[in-house]
Amino acid sequence: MGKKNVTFADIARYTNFSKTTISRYFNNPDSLTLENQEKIAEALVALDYKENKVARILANGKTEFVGIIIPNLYLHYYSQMLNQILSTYETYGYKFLVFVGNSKKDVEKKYIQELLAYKIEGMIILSHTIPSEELASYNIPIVTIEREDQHTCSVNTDNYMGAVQATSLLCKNECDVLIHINSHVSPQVPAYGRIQGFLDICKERRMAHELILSEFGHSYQDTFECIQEIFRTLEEKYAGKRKGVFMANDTHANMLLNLIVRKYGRLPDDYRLIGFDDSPISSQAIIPTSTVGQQIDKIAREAMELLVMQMNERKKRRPVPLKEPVHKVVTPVLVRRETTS
Amino acid sequence: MGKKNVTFADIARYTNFSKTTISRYFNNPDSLTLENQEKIAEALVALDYKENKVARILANGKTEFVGIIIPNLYLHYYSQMLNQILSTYETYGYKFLVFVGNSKKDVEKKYIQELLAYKIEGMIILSHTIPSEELASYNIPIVTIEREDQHTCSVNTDNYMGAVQATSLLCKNECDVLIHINSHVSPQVPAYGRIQGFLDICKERRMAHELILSEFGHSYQDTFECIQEIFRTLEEKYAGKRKGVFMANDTHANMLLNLIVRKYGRLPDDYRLIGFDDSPISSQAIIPTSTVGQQIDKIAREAMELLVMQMNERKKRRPVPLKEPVHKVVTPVLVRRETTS
DNA sequence: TTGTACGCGTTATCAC
DNA sequence: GTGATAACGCGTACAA
Repeated sequence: MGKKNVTFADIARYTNFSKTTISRYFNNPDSLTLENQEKIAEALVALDYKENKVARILANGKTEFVGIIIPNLYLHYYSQMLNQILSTYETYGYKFLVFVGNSKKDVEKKYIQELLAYKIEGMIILSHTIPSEELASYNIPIVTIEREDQHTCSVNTDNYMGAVQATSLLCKNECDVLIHINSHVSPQVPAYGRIQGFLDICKERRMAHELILSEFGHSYQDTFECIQEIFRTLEEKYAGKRKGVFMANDTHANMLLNLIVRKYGRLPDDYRLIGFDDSPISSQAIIPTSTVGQQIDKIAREAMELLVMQMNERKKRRPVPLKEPVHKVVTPVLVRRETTS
Repeated sequence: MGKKNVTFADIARYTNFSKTTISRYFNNPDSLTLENQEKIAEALVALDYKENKVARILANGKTEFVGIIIPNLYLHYYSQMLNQILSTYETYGYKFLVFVGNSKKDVEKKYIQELLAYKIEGMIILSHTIPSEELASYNIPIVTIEREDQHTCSVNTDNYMGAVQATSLLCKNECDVLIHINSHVSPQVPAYGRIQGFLDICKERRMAHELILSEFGHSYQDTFECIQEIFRTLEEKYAGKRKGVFMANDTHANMLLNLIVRKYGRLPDDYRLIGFDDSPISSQAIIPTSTVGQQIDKIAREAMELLVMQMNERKKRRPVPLKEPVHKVVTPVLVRRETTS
């Protein structure tokens, strides 16, 4: 406000060049003589010029904006993913407009409209509410992460391999029975691989096993009570046997661990435990807990790479859209801690 | 690309109105007859118009962008704060450009330049690297959260009151000695109140007490070893006495709790423990831990309110800048769990 | 209630 | 190597 912004016109007047030359100073400085570059550089500081990228967007159409729709920032997994995505600014220079969807479909669609109004060049979708088919219909570069992805490019953790690693580790621990506790995930979403991987390895190794699928509710308390109930069942049903338990995530693993330790004062030898995600709780637990770590940094980088590729393609005079969505997969890493041997 | 965007000009041509009327349809629809509103509405769908807010920015100067510089998203406190700030979109409509500073001053200054180039209307700063005096010199609406804030508007937790509540609770628990463990925080930053509050209450109640200030290092392992060392000291020095320990944050509290429980199989009666932040770890700990909860939602709302106030003032014909920075304070709430009685 | 004409700050095109 | 001019899409006095 007050004093208006210094513009190329002002600099042009001050230096006796044209606006075009000033523009060139920024976008193609080599096309000016060194002498003239100097002159303009001086004028810039003299007039205290501040660049205006909004005007540039209007003129050349490149916003360098990427939209992000993320379900929440409460789960460490999501905040870490956001963190890693944001850090790619250093590599690609794209700025991020972030919306937290809270799993409300109509709200998320509204956010997408807003993003489109700002002429974002692409979108990264972590929320699950909008089907990939609908996402694809927006007809702008999109990458989804760890969700249903039939019609969009995506980057996912190899959940199946993660489960295979976890289950194999439990096998090596000479358990009498293997147990996987999860919720009713759809076969459409990548996380389903955790169940499939568990089952396949159990069958392959001919291990006694049980798959427990349950609704955990939405509050911490609900979930805790649910796991408490499961714990009771396990204690009864498999008393005296060594139980190898593969939990769907570290939060659940920690709840079970706490129940065990509060009952026995320690982790008895007839329990082996492994979680999923390598979230902070797994290392901060009363007994540092084995887990399957997602390579969040790598996933984020791959996602941006995939997105940038699409966005660059679009800028060509004759863009060739992808025939088929590209799906990338990142292998998780087994993190062995004290709840397995 | 391909087919160019539909603009007001196209709609005007299609409806036989002028561009101005189309513009008014969006910004002041009541000034059109209902009939004409209908006509334009139909044209919008017929032509599949998509609004372009970038052009609007250039025309009216209002970006509705707010910049955020946050130190990291690793700590739950920060990701939660970001979450709450982002949710104010529903109230104020401001979009957020988010940068993670990672405590690198020059990097953060670069981010701020980028934000300014996009003509953000204001900034929320959570990072600590840039002195408030320097921030103020950017001469744009700013609110800082929980950091040195001499020259900027700010919202902070009442750390002093939090410490008072925590320390008082330990007093009521009939402890023989009170201990506060913290790092060497500068008296400039709000968190210093935790130390001051502890000391004041101890003196007021004439309680035996000890203040332990230590460097905790930057890795989880370093911190853990540090707390392990402190634990050993406490065990020796105050053997047989009931120790009321007020930790600087929940992560540290959890480490100490784990050390105690791993040694004794439970929390012995001669320990009382309270943390700070009400982060997930405090409720997920082996023994749900008492803590002082920051009202993150409230802080975020107050911050945006303060920022919006400044941004609105700027839009007036004759803006009256604040004489003095406004500092708001949000009282934390005591969360009593099982590590205190 | 509606239209005209110009401005916002930059880039792109073409000419010199 | 440099300049004039027309976009980019919308808002806003001012006029009618």
